[in-house]
Amino acid sequence: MKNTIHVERAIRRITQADLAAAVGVSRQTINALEAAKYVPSVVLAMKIANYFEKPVEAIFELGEED
Amino acid sequence: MKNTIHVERAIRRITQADLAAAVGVSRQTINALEAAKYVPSVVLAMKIANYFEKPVEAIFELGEED
DNA sequence: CTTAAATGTAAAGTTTGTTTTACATTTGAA
DNA sequence: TTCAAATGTAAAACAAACTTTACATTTAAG
Repeated sequence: MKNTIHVERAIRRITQADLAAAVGVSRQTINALEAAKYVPSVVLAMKIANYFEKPVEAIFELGEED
Repeated sequence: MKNTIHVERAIRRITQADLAAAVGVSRQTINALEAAKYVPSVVLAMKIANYFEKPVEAIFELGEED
């Protein structure tokens, strides 16, 4: 599981804390997601995708591990 | 969080056990998902969406609760 | 250079996803 | 109607998501 949260965030010049607040999780959760430390729930993934106005698949990608 | 797994499965006349095997989870997990007993990980959601050859958003929908 | 904001990280704890086993009920085909 | 396959459900156990607190490091603006 890979994701482009870091990139999307950089494009919009948004802070981890801002995104966290926008989607209703802690800043550490966003930080851990960017570091690919774990896989989010679909709900969180969809909230993040919605926030960036992109489909889930544009931000999250299945890897070999999965 | 709502989903149309039951419908997609009915269309393809696929069994819960078949889908479970195809995406690598237990049959009970599929059953519980159809009953909306819990929210899957994005990985599982994407595997299911891939299996049905549809985008995640076509199968999973955020609800008020989320 | 200094300082504040942003980021990385870590440990402990809570909650929730997922598995396993097991059994009861429904459904559909013979 | 009968029997097997499919589904519903439930409890215990385990794994993984997510929170909170707390601190160290990096980055950027003044």
